[in-house]
Amino acid sequence: MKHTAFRPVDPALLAPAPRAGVLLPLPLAGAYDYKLPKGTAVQRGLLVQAPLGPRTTLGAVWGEAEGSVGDNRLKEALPLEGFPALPEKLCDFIDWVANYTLTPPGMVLAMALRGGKAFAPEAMRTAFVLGEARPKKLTPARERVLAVATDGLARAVPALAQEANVTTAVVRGLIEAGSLVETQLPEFDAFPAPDPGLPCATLNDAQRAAADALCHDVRAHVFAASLLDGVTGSGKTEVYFEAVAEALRQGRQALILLPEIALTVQFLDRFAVRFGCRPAEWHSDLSQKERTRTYRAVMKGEAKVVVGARSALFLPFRDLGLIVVDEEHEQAYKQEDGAIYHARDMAVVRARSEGCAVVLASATPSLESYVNATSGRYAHLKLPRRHGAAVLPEVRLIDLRHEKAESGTWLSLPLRNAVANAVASGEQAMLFLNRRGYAPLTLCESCGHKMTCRDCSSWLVEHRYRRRLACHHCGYETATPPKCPECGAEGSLIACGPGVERVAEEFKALFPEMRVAIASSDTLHGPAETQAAIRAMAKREIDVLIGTQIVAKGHHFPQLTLVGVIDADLGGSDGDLRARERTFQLLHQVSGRAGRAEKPGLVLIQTRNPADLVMQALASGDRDAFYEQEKLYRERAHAPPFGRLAAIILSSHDGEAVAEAGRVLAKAAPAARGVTVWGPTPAFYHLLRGQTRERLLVQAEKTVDVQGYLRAWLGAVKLSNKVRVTVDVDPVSFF
DNA sequence: AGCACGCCGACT
DNA sequence: GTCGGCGTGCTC
Repeated sequence: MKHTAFRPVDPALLAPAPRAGVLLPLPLAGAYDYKLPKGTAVQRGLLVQAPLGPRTTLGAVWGEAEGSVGDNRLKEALPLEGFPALPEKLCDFIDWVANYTLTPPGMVLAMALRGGKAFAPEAMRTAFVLGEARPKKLTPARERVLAVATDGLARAVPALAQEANVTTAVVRGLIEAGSLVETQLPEFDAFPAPDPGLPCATLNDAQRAAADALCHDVRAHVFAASLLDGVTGSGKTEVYFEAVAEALRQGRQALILLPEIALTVQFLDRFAVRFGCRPAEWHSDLSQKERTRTYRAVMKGEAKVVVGARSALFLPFRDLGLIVVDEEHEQAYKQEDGAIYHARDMAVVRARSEGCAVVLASATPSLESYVNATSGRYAHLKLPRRHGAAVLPEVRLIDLRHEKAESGTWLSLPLRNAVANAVASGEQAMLFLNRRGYAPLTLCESCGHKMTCRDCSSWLVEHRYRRRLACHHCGYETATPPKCPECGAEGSLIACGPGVERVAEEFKALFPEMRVAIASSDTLHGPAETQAAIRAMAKREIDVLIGTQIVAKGHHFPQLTLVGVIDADLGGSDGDLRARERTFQLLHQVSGRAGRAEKPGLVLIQTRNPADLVMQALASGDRDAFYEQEKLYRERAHAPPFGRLAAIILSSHDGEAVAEAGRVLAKAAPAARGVTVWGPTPAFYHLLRGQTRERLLVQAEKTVDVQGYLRAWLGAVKLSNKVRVTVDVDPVSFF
């Protein structure tokens, strides 16, 4: 043995290689143990490149090595150079979500790592700036290039050529001559910084008070939740923009969540008016490059404000000061495939983990949020008035039981008259029916056969102008058959019930002179066409718009004074816990389209249940009467938010295996205080995309550890592995 | 999630 | 006789 150097040795190098539990973005039960290079500062969230079988994957140090796998079998994970560790608060959030939703933690980590190529080494862009050397020959083209370059900005060759109006050959020549020299630019342009100092909109007293309360919460740097409860058109956005401005003044980041459908250019432009630039965006149809750019900028803290869909909740913000959930009642916040979670609820959890403010905004809050606000768990910030001169529309009910309409017609006399009056006075009308296509059911007159989907247990919807029957749950379509496929009777198939196309047909027959447009996802393909239709309506090129919920939200039509609801009883109260709430929210929202400028609006609602509290609350404008009643109803039923629900969905192509699994599972349900297990019952759409589905429902008292119960239960049974088991904690839909 | 291993049908 | 279908199981 010899001493090669007389120098103190770093003790970290003498110590054995550190070990750690590393979470991988895969559906594994937990973290895997890895060795780390000697001297690694082991830190939760540290990003590593981990060998796994024949390949290597990104992972994150999650905690202590768990030790059940022998040291000799541990592979070495290498820390990712040049990237900050995932923030510890994000790691905690990931664990919380995984635990709450019974999703493998690795799958939740995977959602937080969906940053495109953000973890690949940054590719630099080659650009050119003015060099020392003058070219030997100074042509006019060369002069123009040099003139463009005098501002000192680095440009790529094509940009230089284009700005100077020369070909790239000229630029190449100057590079050759040394008049332009190469420099490296970051892969992406930096995000512009939104400026909180620009003038904000004039706020009325209620808005000012709400904005002040939110700004106070942002400054306090601790968790605080608020419900921003403002009637349609009361200026909620302006209010939470002030809270965003406060977060910016504190040098922190802000996240604004919008339901997928609401991610519009208008919103981004509105933001730009207040803050001087557009925010960063995050949603499912970003390109790989945009994704990478935004993810990196969020991670480094350079993107200050992100506007995004629910998946933005898992971004690695460095210093989050505020989360806004706009239109918090929207069902689009519920993620139904892959990891099943409710983004509104998880936003509150993330805010708690970050120690920051969270604002839920809506004109028709979810009952959950309403209860949280009225009970004092959330601050309740109310905006009771519409902004400016606009007043709330008058709502009248039309009792369809007394309006003896011919069968096969859907427009009552009072509604027809009201539309005629409105259009005669130079105003516009909108007819709302939340049903696409021509007719929701096609029936054989002679044998009673109903046309249903090949792969689902749903009716096929007739789309008459395409002469096809379509399933609205999967992609299945078929030409409308000339005779009944069951009994073979010719011309016996009849359309039952209305869709927007059929209402439009009836309307056009009554008022052939009026300009009518149908707005549904079948007639408007994509945002561009929707925009065009909205513009046509705003420019009064259309008298009457007949549409599905696509027309329900967010557009200002100054000349629109009449809204007619064709069938308010759709979606009814058939078993779904939230059906009434949704009906109320949707009809309230549709009503809000009427009379948004100086002219007062009128809403006519056709219903067979005018005495129902949903209809009464809409007619009287007493929203809270409905909420209080609904609250009472849920309280008595021990339904959310007064009790807890979790659904277990069993699915397989093998129907018998599903039925068997349902029986086995139900039998194995542990008895527990305050827990009732219902089912198995066939799911509402028993067959969906060729899969047979059964549901079990766990109903529990508020105090019960539902996750613990489910884990114990599901952990103890072995089901056929043909059957997929999905757990939906806090289900919102019962399909 | 990948990727290998493994056991039964139609091809050079 | 092989090539290959995708069911099952493992990866620290």
